Amino acid sequence: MTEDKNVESGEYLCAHEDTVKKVKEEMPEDEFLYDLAELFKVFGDSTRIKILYVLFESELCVYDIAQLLGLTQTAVSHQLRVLKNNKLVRFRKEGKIVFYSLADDHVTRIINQGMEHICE
Amino acid sequence: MTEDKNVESGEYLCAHEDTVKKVKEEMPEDEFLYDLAELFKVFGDSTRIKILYVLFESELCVYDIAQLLGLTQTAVSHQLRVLKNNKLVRFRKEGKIVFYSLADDHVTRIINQGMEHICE
DNA sequence: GTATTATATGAACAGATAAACATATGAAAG
DNA sequence: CTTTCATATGTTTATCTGTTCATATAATAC
Repeated sequence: MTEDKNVESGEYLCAHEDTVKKVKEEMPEDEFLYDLAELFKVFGDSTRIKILYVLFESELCVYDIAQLLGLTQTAVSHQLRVLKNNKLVRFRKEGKIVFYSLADDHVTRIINQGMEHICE
Repeated sequence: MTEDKNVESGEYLCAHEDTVKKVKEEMPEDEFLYDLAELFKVFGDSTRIKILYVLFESELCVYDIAQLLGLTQTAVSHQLRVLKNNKLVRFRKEGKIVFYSLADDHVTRIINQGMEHICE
């Protein structure tokens, strides 16, 4: 410890000064990192992951999603709202039936990256 | 509703029978989806995202991570354990100092995919 | 040995969150 | 207009999770 001194703030750090400078420069805004965490938080629930997964194949209505996953309609509806707010799914109304589908292929890519990490 | 009948379970579903069959076939084990959610849950916290982010540039010791992010040593240590348990970071001991670094480039890829989704 | 430094760990508390239940909206059918 | 069906929403509750505080380990210096 106290191997190097960060002149700017007066803090003593173990890392070299230019390393510290680089890290600080590359660091995005706090708000951005918060949003990023929020996004991953949406994927961080098995119910929502399951919902996204059944939508891989095709669009489905709320009732079918609930039936396929053995969940209550209310639970699915609540989670679909979270997914919708985060632009991970979109919907299409046909009378009283609402069909949900994946918003874009980012969803697939993010999940695939996650799967690759697990399968090692 | 009740447009189609799922013969197997006797449930009435809106989607066509072969769609339902496909969805069910493609569906991974519950345990796998649970693990996947667990992984994303790790990314779903701004403190952990910040820690991963400062490690993008270079390996850092616990104290420096805490200083750079304005966090307590304890909080960082706790979160590093979570990251370590999920194989997102690895560490190297040098005397009493422990240097942490990103485990592999999956971390970078997953975060980048997330960033792409936000930046639209 | 004791003191100090770096990190880890355990327990407790506060805030977040997913599910369940009841209820509301909104569209079609009668 | 009333009923029924599909979905949405508000509220409560139980559980989970991140932080803090106190303490433990583990290595170095004295």
